[in-house]
Amino acid sequence: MAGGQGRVLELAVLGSLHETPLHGYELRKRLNALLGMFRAFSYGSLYPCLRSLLEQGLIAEDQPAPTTIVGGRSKIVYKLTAEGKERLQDLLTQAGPSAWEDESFGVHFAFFRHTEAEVRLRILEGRRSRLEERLDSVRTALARTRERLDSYTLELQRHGLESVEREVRWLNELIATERRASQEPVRDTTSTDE
Amino acid sequence: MAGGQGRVLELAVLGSLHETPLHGYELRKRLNALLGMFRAFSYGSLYPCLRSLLEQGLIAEDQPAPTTIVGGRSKIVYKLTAEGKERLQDLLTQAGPSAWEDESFGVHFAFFRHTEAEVRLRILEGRRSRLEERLDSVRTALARTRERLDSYTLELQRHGLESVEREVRWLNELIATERRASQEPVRDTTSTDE
DNA sequence: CTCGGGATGTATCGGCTCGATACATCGATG
DNA sequence: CATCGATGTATCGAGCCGATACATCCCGAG
Repeated sequence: MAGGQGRVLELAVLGSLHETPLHGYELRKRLNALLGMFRAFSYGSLYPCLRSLLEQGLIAEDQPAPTTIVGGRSKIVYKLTAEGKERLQDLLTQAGPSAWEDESFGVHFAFFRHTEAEVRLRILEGRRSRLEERLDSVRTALARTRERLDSYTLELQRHGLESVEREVRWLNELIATERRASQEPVRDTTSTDE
Repeated sequence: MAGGQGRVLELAVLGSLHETPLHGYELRKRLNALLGMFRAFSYGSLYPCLRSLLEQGLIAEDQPAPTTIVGGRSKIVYKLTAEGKERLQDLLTQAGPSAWEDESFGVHFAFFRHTEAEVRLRILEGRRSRLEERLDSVRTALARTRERLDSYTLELQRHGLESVEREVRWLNELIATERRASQEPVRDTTSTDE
């Protein structure tokens, strides 16, 4: 209940609402357009999350003209409160395991624009070591396997390893870029080469 | 409760036990060595699953010498029953959405050795169209986005698309191989080319 | 003009799964 | 012989998803 541990949604919602106020349906569409390649958010978790955020006072309903509604339900547009912005900044500053696990890394990355350079770097490195850890454990488990594996299992292992190795390479490039950008933020055309 | 829908674990456990009897701890180790690149099974789902399978009579405890235990708990070794083997064959024959979703595809693939060629092909193709569907929806959503995206979001999209495209290519190769194998199971060296 | 289907929109429920945790045994190492 | 890490079984709270229900709006076919 202490909030913020596994709550990827909280960050995703707060981050999206930071750009512009939205209602549930569109919020989900944006989220799935942004992160659809990695995960799919469902209403079953989105609406409870919105309710919880409302209760915590981190978001508020934003209805300019309630008179327009005649009979049924109207759109409920949510916007970030001042406390919500604070909380968002808080979440964006946290660089812990909850930032670089599979489910949450994508969300954190998607809002890197609002994250400090130092935190970005720590999250990228955390993600990388998490993946290398996984590579290690699978590789040693594979090496310890005495019995020969069938070709399908082998192919699955190969593909899995390659995918993860590929992501590590991607992270390496990102980390290198971040380091370059932070070490030489202002670099004139004075030196054309070393 | 009707069982079998989201139950990836059921297939994973039954499939592992088909090779050799195992107890919970080692079962989890094997599973995570086999599929650790894609997902991580936890005790919180493994033990309830084992209990359920026991109640259904699909697995049974296999204790040759209970007298060896003195004080505490002993290892509980599970083995497949005849009904369990039937159920496993059943699960391996099913080629539905439950076979090619993210969480379950890896498990089904890992036991392709015991799966009929036709079912294998349908699962691979189902997985491929699932991924292409996702590519489409993300790409159109991306094209409809009027506002320019920041470089991080863009990079995330690029990496995500590339990863999925890569998996599609992998599936294409596997499907081609399957087709070749099923069309020409016995092919002599009579034709060196076309 | 009207009827129906598809997109828009809010909301909930059952059930699966995970992370954390508790507890107990055993072998090795200091 | 004590303690530490691996082995081993087990549960609980809480998060999250898929399916579903229900209501509105708009647009094109008949």
